[in-house]
Amino acid sequence: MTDKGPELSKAYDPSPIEDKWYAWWLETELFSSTPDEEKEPFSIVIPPPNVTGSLHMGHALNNTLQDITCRYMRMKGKNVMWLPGTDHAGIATQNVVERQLQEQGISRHDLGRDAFVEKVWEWKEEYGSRIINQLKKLGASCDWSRERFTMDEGLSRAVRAVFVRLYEEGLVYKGKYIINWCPRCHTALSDLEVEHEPAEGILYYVRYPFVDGDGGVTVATTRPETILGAVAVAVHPRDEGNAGYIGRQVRVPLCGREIPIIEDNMVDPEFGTGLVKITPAHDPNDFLVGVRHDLEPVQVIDETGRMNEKAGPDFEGLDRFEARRKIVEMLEREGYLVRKDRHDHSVGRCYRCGTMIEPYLSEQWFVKTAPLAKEAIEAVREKRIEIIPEQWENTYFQWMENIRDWCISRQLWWGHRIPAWTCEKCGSLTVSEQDPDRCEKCGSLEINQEEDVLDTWFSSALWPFSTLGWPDDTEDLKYYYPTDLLTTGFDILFFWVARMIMMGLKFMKDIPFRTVYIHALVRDEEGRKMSKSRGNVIDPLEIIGEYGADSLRLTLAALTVQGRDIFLSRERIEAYRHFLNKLWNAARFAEMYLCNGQKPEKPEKAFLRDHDRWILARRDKIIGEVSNYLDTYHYGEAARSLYEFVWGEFCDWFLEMAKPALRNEEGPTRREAARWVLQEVLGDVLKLLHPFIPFVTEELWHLFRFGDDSIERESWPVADSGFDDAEESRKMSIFQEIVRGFRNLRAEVGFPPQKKLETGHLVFDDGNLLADLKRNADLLSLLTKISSFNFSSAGGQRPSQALTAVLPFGEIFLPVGDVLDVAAEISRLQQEKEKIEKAVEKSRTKLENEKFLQNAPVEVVEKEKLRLEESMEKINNIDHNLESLRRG
RNA sequence: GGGUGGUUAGUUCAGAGGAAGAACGCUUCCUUGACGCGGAAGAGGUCGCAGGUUCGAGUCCUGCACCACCCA
Repeated sequence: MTDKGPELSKAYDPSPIEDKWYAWWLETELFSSTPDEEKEPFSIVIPPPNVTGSLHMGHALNNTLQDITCRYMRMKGKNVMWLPGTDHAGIATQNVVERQLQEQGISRHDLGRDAFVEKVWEWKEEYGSRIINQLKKLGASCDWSRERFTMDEGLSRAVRAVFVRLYEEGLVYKGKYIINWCPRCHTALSDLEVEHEPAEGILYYVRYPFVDGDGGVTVATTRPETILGAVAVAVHPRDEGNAGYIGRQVRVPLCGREIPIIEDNMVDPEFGTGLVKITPAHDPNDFLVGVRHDLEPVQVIDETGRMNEKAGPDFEGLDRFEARRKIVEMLEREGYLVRKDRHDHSVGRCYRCGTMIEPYLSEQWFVKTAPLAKEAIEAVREKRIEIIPEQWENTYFQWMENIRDWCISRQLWWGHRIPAWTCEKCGSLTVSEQDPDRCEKCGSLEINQEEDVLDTWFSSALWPFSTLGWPDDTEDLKYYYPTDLLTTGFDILFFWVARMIMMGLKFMKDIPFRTVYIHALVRDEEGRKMSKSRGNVIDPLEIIGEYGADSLRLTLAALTVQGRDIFLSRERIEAYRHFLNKLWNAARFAEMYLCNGQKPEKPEKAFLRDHDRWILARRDKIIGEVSNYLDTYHYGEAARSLYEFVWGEFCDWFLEMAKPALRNEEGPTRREAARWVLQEVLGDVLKLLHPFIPFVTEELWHLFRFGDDSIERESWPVADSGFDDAEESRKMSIFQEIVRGFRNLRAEVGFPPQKKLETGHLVFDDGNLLADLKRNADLLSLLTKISSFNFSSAGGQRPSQALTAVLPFGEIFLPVGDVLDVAAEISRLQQEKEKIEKAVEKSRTKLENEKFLQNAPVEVVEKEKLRLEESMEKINNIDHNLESLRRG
């Protein structure tokens, strides 16, 4: 066995490695899971990405974190089942296919419903697996045999079952209400699907003349086009200035309708003139006023956002914005417009297409959420479901406690068609899981199914159990439900998480998951949301191509801090790529000593040197830390502490100190001991890193033939060296400080680092410490490039013409002969002394403070005393050294 | 209007009662047998502002300012 150059490439290149291992993992069914009563399950359902989607950084982060936990849990011996899939994304998918048809000059109406839906399925078959393949590139360890789609036969059955039962219990109802309408998508949206943004608008003051007598009232509005739909004017009952008008009749400008002035608490007396017009068909608040006062709504805008015939011949057919211009113009001309003020308000936009939302009165289906929310609140309050970070609980409660009914009907063709049939004869509704052939009530065969489909989120809400086979009573459900973890972004806390909790509790009589981990949003380096229109998107696939999936994963994991967004930049990814290169090269180094000859045997303790004991103790500590961090979902801390351990301790110190033994400069016994320690620590490092960077760790695991099976089938490391971290670290840090001290002295005077120096002097009082240092003089020499050392206790002779440094536990001297610039050295020491004197002053003040002595814990006081003592000692030593320098 | 989070080194961020940390960037030196995607040594911070609690406050409390985001 001879030392020979490493066979690995000098720089780490992920591309040939990642595809190879992913294919092998699939081949060896590393990710598959079946119910097994002997093993403890750990189940996760993926937040299903849109089937139209393409992997963005949010997905990359979300799935990296899930994957880390899954792989960690596998190594801990759990039966891990990570269920993947996609959702059918009603509006988005329909839009995509419509756009495609548009290019051929076809509209979906040309095709008809059935043919269009057929087209969408075709599209799904062709492009729907794109994001799934991208997840594989990232390394996601899902059980792909379990992939589900929200429109699958089984899931569709679940949707029907849920709908029918909720309907039967009166928790689903149909009714005519004001909903959010997107005039471009031609569909209703739930409240959550509307995005509010501030807008600069105008407040128009419009005069409504009294029907009887002169004069009139002035009403302020931001939407003059809805004046035509006004059915009343309202004032607050306690608005003293205006209350006198209550009961009088006014005439609506331009259309002449006579309407009453009413009182209602909804009116804000501070807004405008304190008088508002009531348009129940075009404003959600007005709608409620209309219901309270039994006012018949007048609808003047249609589903395309244009004025209809009720708006009158002057306006019929005009787009709502054109109508506004024309109405303002006419109001002005006819003297109704009193004044115009600039007014900032907020407008709602469709979350899919950005079109301004129109409050629209129409027949829709709703879920009565309050009864469902009640239990869902309890579940979180009682900690049956744990939300991490905890702060999100507040947000959850706040929303759930003020929850409004959920509009679930969408005027789309792509989705689960509502299983309700209206009888043409008697008008009654038949709601059924099986397609009925006749009216439930009168038996008529003339029944027509609802045209609308359900909100995509309605099916997503069932995801944790519909994917496991519900409504059938399956083995999977028994074994995997409730799932253990749900990992998602806060942006869908309401859309999805809250609704899954409600549905899970309702239909499974049990929570859908035990823990909800809410992760950050990924933003660009300036903290802006990544978006295509801003052009600040960092494409994860591009990153994977350039730096490898491991780099991306490690970066995202390391930047994950609970409760804070991630600002991502290429520089950060590069930094973690460098870490992979470091690991790779540490492995190249290890390869020279581990990949030839026999595997090393565990040596007797006596053959381990201090740095061996130290790195084993540190390894043990890190195992505990990383496990603890992963158990509590502190991904960032876990990744960063491994980074620090591998680079800052294992590579920077241990490997350097192990070199002589590995090169057989300390004899065969030591060589074997060093090989064993190297193998031991490197093996565990690979295991600990595996969940974060699965590809490179798998590659290295096989390179070292640590095992023939996947590293992921290995068990998670255990801390078993028996060495005490605190004790070993204390000793090591003294050694390190001395090394740094000598290096520092050389650097101070510009002494070239590679140039050997003859002798260094160490003066220490502590006999044990001196013994420790003497034992490691060879390594001290190696790391400081100083040939030999002179050890002595305090009071001994001080070398002349020497650079000096005082350390907390002693002094070091480095004679440099003629190179020494006495004046410069004196001034350096004086500066040093001044610094320490300040510290002494600080310590003294503290220790002279009676209250400090009384109240502070003993350890703190002791520490302070020690600090003072050390500082005084340092000053004393510096004085000695100054004196000897001055003497020459 | 209500709520949540943030404000710490040039930049991006950790740290959550006992002498300020990392990465990137910056300065100087080094083709040392794993690694220049590297090594060594440095410079750089009254921890947003004002009060308070405490022997002691980036750290706890109150108020303010500014920046994000969520819900009305």
